[in-house]
Amino acid sequence: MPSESRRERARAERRELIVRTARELAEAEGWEAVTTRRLAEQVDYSQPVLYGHFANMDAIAAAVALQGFEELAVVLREGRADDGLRGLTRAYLGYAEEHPAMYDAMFVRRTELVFGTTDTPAVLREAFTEILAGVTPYVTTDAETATEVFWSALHGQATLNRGARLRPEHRQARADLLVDLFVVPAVDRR
Amino acid sequence: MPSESRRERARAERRELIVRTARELAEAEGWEAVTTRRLAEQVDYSQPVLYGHFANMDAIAAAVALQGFEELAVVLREGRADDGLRGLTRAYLGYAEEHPAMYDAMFVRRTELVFGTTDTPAVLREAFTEILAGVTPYVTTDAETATEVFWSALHGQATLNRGARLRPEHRQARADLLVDLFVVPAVDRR
DNA sequence: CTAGATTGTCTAGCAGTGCTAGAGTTCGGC
DNA sequence: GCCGAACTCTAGCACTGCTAGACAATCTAG
Repeated sequence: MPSESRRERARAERRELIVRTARELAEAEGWEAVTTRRLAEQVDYSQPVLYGHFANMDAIAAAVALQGFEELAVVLREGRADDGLRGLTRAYLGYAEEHPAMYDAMFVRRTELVFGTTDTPAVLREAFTEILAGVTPYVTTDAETATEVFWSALHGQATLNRGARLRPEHRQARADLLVDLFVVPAVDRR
Repeated sequence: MPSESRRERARAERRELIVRTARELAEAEGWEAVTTRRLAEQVDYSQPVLYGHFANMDAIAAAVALQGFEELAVVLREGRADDGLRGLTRAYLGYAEEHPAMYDAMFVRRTELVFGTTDTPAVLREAFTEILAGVTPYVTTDAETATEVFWSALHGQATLNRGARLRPEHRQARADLLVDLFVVPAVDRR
């Protein structure tokens, strides 16, 4: 029956509208500004409509986060293709800086997104796989662990760069040094 | 006048009680459980009393965070005395794991504590100085930047260790590799 | 020892939050 | 045109941080 599929389509569109609007609000004013009331008003529906699509507010943020993982995977791939591990690093930290609200949704806000298990969303693994591919050439054994270390180091810089916790003028130097730790033998480091 | 100082003392004691209770609540049930009502009930005063001591809830969390920085500085010093950069790393990640609520207050929760500027609390610099002392022996130039990189890497591991975002069974291997990156020439790494 | 001013403390309430029950409306199929 | 299902809204609950204004305790001065 066609009416059924039209409804499905309308539902999917509205769901998309909610996610898009939540993202816009978060990127414009931060996640603390994304309340059910403001979001409902913005999409021109009442609050209960949100709950027809998502179990709760966190699920909406998780949907936005999923978009972020897709974008991050793309950005990392491009950065790596352009300039290997150094390009990947630049891409990661660049994305985190340009989209702090997205980065929050993905990594800082407590979320129900599972990471290490088998039912981890595929797109979430993709980003990790990109980092793995970037790190692998420079390690001899246990690339997985090395990748986790490198990613953690990236994540640390991404979060501490915020709020002037690290000297802003040395942002680039920190990124460079991190890459050097993996690609340049210690004896040759400047 | 003695009555004045007694009052001062009573005030200071009550302030201490508030901070201690907030910490206990946070460590037992997480910061989302630390509400003005619960905290007030726990210290057996009404909510407005809290505001006689602190401007808002965040200021209370900041006071707890300050305690955390003191403890972290001590722990880092001991760890470094015991086993250099490796001991310091173990101490840092150990503290973060054993006191997640404290670590949140110090580094994850948005706070008004200033970091990089001149009016940064002394105790906050101490912890950084410890890491600096641990890293310095292994770098030739720009120890400050190297310290920021190392600290960021520690912070990344500390936060991502939570919520099964990194494989729990490789926790130690990640810590070891991070230290190796600084102390062992790349060519000698396993 | 009492009167007055100063402190301290509490009750009650505001404006906001996430979330939901139940009423009301719109719509598709017959 | 009618009925039942799907949908959407209004109104409200229990909570949050925070505060104004009433009340009580305490100290100072005569």
